[in-house]
Amino acid sequence: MQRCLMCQLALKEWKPAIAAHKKNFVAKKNEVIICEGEPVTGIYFVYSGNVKVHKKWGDKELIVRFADKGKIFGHRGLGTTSAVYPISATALEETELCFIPADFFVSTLKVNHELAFSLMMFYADELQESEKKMRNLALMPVKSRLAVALLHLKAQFGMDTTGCIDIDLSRQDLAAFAGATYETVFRTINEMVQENLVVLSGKRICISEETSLIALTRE
Amino acid sequence: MQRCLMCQLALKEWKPAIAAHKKNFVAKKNEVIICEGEPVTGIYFVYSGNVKVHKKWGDKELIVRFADKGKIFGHRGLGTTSAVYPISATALEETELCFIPADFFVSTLKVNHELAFSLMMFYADELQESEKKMRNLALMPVKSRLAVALLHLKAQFGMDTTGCIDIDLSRQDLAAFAGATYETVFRTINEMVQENLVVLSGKRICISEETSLIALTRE
DNA sequence: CGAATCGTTGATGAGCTTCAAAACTCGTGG
DNA sequence: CCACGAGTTTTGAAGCTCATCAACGATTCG
Repeated sequence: MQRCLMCQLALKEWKPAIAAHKKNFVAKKNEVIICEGEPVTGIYFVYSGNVKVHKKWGDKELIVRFADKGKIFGHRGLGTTSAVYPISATALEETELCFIPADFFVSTLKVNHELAFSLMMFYADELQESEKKMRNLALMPVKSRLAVALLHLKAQFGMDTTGCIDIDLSRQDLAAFAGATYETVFRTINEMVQENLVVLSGKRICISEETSLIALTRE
Repeated sequence: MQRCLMCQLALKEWKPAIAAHKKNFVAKKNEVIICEGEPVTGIYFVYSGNVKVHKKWGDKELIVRFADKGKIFGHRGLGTTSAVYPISATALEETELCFIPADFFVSTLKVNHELAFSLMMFYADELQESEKKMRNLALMPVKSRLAVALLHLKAQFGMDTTGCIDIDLSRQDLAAFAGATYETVFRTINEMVQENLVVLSGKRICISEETSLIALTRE
């Protein structure tokens, strides 16, 4: 898995150096780890659990992505433009984290070129993802965006034993991830159930007609 | 200017090495330099002129950003995920370009750590921009997005002697940049003229009440 | 001087948000 | 164990923003 920078961190010889600076801790469910606009202090690694990375405008919210096991967040603060976090991060469940101070992380990057290169590739991938989502938000109807969201969730979190997407996400959060309102998402999912594209199992969602769902995301 | 990687390229000792691989050329107005979905061949630097970087969905188009003097494009193809360009690039005016093959550029990055680090920071900044725009597209009304677009254009291209934003952009392209339709942008600009936020001078746009325009982009 | 592209404007309605209000879940404490 | 309230899900209705369509004037360009 290319995006697992954790692995890099764990394997490198400078691991002992990190030990002196890193700080492990656990975030409870719904705990706010980063708040948009706060000064940047460092970067976070996720050992286990799940964190939503989101942005606000007024009282509306957009979930940019989810950071689960092996992912990092807070890394956008590293650029040259700003000294404040451009995003908020909130734990969706109990989450084990590792915090690394920004200055130490940056100086490490300057020494460990392999890590820096990996991080660069990681950024390149994220940028591509981000711009694709930009296009989706601007050009796609809600139904297609929802299809993209569901396929993305399935790819990231996999399926449980019943074939459902293995994540417990409130409809509120699903809506914020798809970039639509609560009610619209609700109705659109109902539509999808009518059309046998998905099946509901309690609150979980099972993709039954992946091909048709993918078709929604094309043209 | 942090984003001017060109400067880096020009100043480094490996410049002679580049000379053997790079290829300078000129793109005419409206010439398509990269087409979405084509296999990645390399990265482009802009010496002069202006290029729109855009994505399509069906017959709709979204302009992701503009690459003028000192900017690069085609760099998103470098990530690990894909071997095809995720964007199209089209010259908006006569543009002087420099092309560098991907394999050579990547191997250069592995040797020149300073450049790699700069590029990483560049990516970090772009990612932040991109996610902000994502939020804008998802949550803002058209009028606010248009305000953001105009302020962005002013920041990137500056003003001419009459105080207008120094770029000749068709309303079509302005609409594609703001993520709205032609007609809506037209009407919204009229609205802004009524409210004395902007003034039209021929086809160019002059921001007269920057503070009020910025206010539109908040909350 | 056509032909094509771009700018301007009005009418229409689909898609989506917003508001409002039940029905349902679930944890808390009496 | 049940009552309570807070949060979430479900549903209906109203309306607004914005895209779409259509038509015409203006401008560019070979």
